[in-house]
Amino acid sequence: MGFRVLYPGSVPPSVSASTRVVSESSVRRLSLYLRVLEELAAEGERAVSSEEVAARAGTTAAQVRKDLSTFGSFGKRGLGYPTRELSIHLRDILGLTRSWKVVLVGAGRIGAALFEYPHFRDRGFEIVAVLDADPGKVGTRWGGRRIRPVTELETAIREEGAEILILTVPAPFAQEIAERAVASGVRGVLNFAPTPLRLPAGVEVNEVDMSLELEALSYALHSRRCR
Amino acid sequence: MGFRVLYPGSVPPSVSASTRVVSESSVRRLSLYLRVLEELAAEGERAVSSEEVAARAGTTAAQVRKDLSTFGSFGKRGLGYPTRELSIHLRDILGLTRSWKVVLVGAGRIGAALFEYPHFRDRGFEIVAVLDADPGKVGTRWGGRRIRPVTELETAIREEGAEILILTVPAPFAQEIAERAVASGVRGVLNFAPTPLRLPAGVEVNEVDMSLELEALSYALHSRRCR
DNA sequence: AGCTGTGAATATGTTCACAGCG
DNA sequence: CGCTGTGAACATATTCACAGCT
Repeated sequence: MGFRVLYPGSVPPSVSASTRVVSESSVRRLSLYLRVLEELAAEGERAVSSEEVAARAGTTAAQVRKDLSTFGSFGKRGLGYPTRELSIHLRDILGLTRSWKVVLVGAGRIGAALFEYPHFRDRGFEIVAVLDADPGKVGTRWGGRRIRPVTELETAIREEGAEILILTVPAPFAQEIAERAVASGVRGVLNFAPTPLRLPAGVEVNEVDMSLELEALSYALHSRRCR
Repeated sequence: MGFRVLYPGSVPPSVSASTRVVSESSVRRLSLYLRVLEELAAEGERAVSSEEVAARAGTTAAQVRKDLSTFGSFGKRGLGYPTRELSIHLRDILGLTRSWKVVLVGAGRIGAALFEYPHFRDRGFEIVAVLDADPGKVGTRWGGRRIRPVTELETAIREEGAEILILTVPAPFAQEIAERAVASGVRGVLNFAPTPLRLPAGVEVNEVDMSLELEALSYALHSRRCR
């Protein structure tokens, strides 16, 4: 299933307010392109070809052009894409010009790793509350932020106006917490619990399932015994 | 791109030693089905329909049957699939009947979280060495396992016969370490560094890019402002 | 009657190839 | 002349729908 899109600011191609479907894989590639462009900008490149972006992002030039063309015409024929300008467009498209308030539930090891993950803050994701069910953890501090009891989930979300939930709790608790969060205003969930969430349509859920990734590796290595 | 497959043990449909392409998403779903089946087995269910599996795995009954049918006929018409038996088949297909030796490079927070992640060990992934470049970390112990200097990467992989690398180092170091690991015998990489790896064909790489996931959320929420 | 296994139909995603602008 | 932007061709993945066991 893909995302619905309202063309962002610049150059809405012909049909105004039209919605087109953009695949999730395309969106992920756009994030990658953004990273690549920032790298290139840092290296002082003022313009860049789809070829070059593709090489760094691990895809093809045609794919890069297709992905970008969904949102407008950002390049100049014969010249390529203006590095800095295109990153701005991409940030815009991805909704990274604003900051996002995030509530983190689950103050275990994974939660701790994510709390400290520098790339989140760099991109405007601000963890405004950390909650846990374990009374032994509640009240302790992570970098000056007090861990709150998960009973305060609704309060915390409303107080802070958080729209994103990061879930790093054991699988059996994930569904219930996600439902409560959504009822309190959360519209997007990044789920690290190894279980799929069933949430109302309109709530965006991304699963990050590390066991699944390892098992996919296992499958690949196992089935290739032959070659 | 999909995985090549040598039909595992049971019921190789007609063409023997034939290779068929199985999509990555299908493999991931198989992992999910396995989890679901184990859950159902624990609840005492002896047989289960594709419908039931689908509901718990968040997909459709047709999808479940298609995914399974790639590897054989495990069900009985009118009855469904035998719960325990099918899990065994799935473990077999996914290569989870053996254990896998894993080297972890990067003893930061993410590395620590993964080191402790119980589901890895449960599935037969054994972390046989932890390495880091930081002299301050080298020599300290994680649960009785000494953190080794990353200079010992080649030695560690060969000594232990590790085939899988989990990479949790900063992006600029990822490519070089991955290359060295592959040169020393690693065939599969689970990459948490936020940069795509370019490795020789035949080496399986799975990227887990948490920023990308959050940015995809951001995109979805941002573009839906309209609704 | 119930539920699987699977071709055929559909939908989605990627690559090709080239017209057209800078 | 180079490189983008894009329809058209191709490839892949999902869903449908039903024949065929149990």
